[in-house]
Amino acid sequence: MSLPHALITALVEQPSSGSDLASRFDRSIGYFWHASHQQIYRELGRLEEAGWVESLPPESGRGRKRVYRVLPAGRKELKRWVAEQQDPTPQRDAFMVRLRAEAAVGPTGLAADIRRRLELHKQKLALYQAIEARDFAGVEEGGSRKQQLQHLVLNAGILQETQWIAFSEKALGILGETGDGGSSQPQS
Amino acid sequence: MSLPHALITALVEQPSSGSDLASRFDRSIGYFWHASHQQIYRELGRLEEAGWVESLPPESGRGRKRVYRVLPAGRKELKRWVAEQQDPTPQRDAFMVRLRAEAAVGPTGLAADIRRRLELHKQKLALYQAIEARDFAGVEEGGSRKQQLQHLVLNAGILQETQWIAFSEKALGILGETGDGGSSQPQS
DNA sequence: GTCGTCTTTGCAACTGGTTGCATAAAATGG
DNA sequence: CCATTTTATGCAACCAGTTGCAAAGACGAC
Repeated sequence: MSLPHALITALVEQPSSGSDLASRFDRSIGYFWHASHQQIYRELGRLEEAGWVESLPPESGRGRKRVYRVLPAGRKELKRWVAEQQDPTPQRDAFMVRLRAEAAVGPTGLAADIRRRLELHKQKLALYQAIEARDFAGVEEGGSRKQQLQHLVLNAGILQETQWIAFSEKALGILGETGDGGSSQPQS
Repeated sequence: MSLPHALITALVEQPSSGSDLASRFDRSIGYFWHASHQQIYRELGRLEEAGWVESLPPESGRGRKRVYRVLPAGRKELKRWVAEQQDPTPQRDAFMVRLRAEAAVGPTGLAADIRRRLELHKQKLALYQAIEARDFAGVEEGGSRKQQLQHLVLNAGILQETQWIAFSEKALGILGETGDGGSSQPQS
């Protein structure tokens, strides 16, 4: 379970309100750990109760920004968690299940959805590459430890999307051959 | 949500009892969709109630194998689900969060755990490669549509583990440089 | 200024997955 | 053949994440 620590990380980088975090989670951190705004608000409450963050409460109730910042105890907890022994999460990839199912009971109309997803992955790849160009332009191997780690994480995303694209195209090749996808003309 | 369809797929390939499925999910299908035995038993009950599978009930209560097989309605549902439009699942990768946290509050003792995980990934890669050698020895590009799809899925696993290994090693390189990991001697 | 709309916060109900335990039949072994 | 262990099934309680909705303040239009 990583949401609390993802939030603390985001708050270390920049103290924020719940809604700020929610929009930041739609970018950067959220590319690797998605969270809805309800999750964020609930978790911020828990973090505050645990004494890991504090909020500068605006007087009175709702509708008003409540900015959170990390306390020393929170920073310490984050360091503890980072170094902790954690197993790789067990895989759960619905797309692979679909391919196995297609192998078992196909052919089906799978190819159409693969083409659609292929476009989504291409878009995401382009987005990551734009971020790379913007934030890590001349850096290459040179930057600080911090920069290198951030670049590494972004590169993992780029590599992953690249693989999805290659994988989808390969799948389309196999599915197309037996006439289900129907996009490529039969070889003459 | 893919568990029911993963189960139907497994049962199409081979009618089984709950415990059979549980052990099969520790191999093959489970490499891409993990499920505990409790999940499996609960879900089998739902599938039967939905009329997608039937069981040959052994007389009397517990402790006895109850073999399930897929009904035509279940097969039809599986085909429908395979072709259905499904978005890629939002990412949730605790390891990337850890690296970002390390970038924010590091250095920590992260490197030790990366080394441990590196070994796990190497083991899994070796396992996948053994399966490939056993099941897809001389096949290459030749096999049936079904074989090609199964090989493709396995190859995705191989590629993913390969990437984890490369990624872990790169991370160790960055972490080691600033003296936290301490495994590599400083360049003279 | 007050009426609608947007933003920010939040509750409640639900679903999928996890953990710990329980119970009955079958296998094992003196 | 009785005791012990293992296998197969299952319940209950819990936790993380999702979905739908609501209420309070901010903001802009007139």
